[in-house]
Amino acid sequence: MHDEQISPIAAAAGAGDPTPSLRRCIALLRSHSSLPHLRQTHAHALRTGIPLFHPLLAKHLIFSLISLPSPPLSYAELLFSLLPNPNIFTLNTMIRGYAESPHPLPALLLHRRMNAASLPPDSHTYPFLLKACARLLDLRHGESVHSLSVKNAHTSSVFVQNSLLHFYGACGLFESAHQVFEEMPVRNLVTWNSVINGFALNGRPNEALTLFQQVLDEENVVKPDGFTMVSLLTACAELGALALGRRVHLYIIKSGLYQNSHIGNALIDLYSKSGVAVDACKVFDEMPDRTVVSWTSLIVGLAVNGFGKEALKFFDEMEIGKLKPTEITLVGVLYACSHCGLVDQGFRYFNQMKDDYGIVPRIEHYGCMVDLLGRAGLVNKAHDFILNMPLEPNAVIWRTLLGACAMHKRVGLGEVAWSRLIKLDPGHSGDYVLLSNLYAGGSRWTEVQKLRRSMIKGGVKKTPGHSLLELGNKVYDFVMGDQSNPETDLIYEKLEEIAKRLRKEGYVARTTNVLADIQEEEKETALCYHSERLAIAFGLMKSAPGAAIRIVKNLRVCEDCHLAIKLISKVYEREIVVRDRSRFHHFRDGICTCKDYW
DNA sequence: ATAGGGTTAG
Repeated sequence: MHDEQISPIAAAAGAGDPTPSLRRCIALLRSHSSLPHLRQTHAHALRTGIPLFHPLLAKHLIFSLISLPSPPLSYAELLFSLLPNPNIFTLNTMIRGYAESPHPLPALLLHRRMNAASLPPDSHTYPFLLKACARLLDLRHGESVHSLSVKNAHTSSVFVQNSLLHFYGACGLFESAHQVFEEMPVRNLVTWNSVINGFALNGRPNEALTLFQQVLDEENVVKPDGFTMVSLLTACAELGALALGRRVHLYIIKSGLYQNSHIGNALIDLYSKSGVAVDACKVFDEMPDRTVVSWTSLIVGLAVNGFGKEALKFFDEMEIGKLKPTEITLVGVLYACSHCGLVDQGFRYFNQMKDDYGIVPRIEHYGCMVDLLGRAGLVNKAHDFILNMPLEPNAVIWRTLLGACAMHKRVGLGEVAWSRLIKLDPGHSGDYVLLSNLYAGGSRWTEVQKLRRSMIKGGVKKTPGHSLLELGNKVYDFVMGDQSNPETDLIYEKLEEIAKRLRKEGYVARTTNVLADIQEEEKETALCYHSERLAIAFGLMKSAPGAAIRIVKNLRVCEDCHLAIKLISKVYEREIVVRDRSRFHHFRDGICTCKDYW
């Protein structure tokens, strides 16, 4: 139909029937995959007398250009603008080009122009448009594309449905994604992967894993692949769901997918984020194809688990293997130095990174250096470093300094950092908590009260702390003061018992940090009900004696809980692994691997 | 011609 539309122009250009030379040019355009070749063919076509914007030539040339690995958009745009009546094929090609480019917005503008010209999309248009919407996180436009596809009765295509699924997942509307999924009569592998990934990306790992069980039930229809595995492993890693992750790992081995390097990287990440660095190393050793990402994941993983020196050893080995580190690798390296107090070595890496690896330090690297100095107690040096850095310090930089001040009880400098933070990122509840702890640590109760009032007045709400605990096949979520667990009464009884036994060991609650819990008035009770305590109590009740207890917490562990957990590990003879917001704590026999420094 | 993936300072 659209070819008919353009045929008058084609006829005017002398191309009602492609001439043999035009046909040869088109064949050449279709077979070549490099820009110079395409340019050459284009020039050749013009030399043999084919008009500059011959529609057939333009259509194939634009298609070939957009299909190049990094498409020369301006060249395609020029040709496109010369076409008086672009057909739907060429429009789709241009929309695809924009949708896949670093700046997808023009794809949506082109869609608006099509709307204005009452040119309806065909079933191929929607996936490109939805891809652009997904990448731009443009929910409104995406939803309008959805209703348009319904209106034009184009939703029966699996491609359109999968694109909708992916779009909703990418924009965080996993429920809408799931609804599209539920209504699909035919589902292929991409369908399953998109819906699983939609849940995995949006912090719903339990749903992702449930869906995986469903695919396995339908194994004869759809067989999960590497993409599925990476999504699942990512979901498990986020939860610290080690047992579930191990089951996925078994499936990977059984199904012969273990050679896939992306899966290997995801496994390294899973074991690192679950606090089993040994297994992360084992996966790394057994990987047939290690990429920079594999090395980087392992280095970061070792560093967060407190094995900074081992992390640096791997970095040296990587250099010997002539593998070029990325900027992320260097973040890992500096992170390792900072968590192990290796100040001088950290500075050596930092000062050499441009010369040795051609990597110009980014704000993240400067952040590591502030952390490195701050953790080591050199808070004034950290402040000087911030004042002299060539990049504009952001909120994270000042927050790092504030954290160091809280750690080393430096009220004056902490207030300097705070004054920057309320301008750069007002209303960040974590900053209030840090400053409050700093004041409380110095017994500055008036300031604490003032801060508390301004927090209430400004409507700043503390992020509720919650802890995850994996038992059997399930991951349990505990929130402070939570009563939703059917065994709440038993948990609270257990907490009583724990409190009694700890007191016998000479435990006294440290209530200085409790002021963070703005609404809670009874300090000591509040401490006992911190989410990690609930999770540990439940873990002690439900797991076999001597079994390790693993907790993942969304915030940092408070000083009092840290002390209590150390004692619990001793009294109950349990290894307790807590993944903090920023690092790992491995408690065993009354000691923590962070050396009380976090 | 049409859909999907991993590592990043606090």
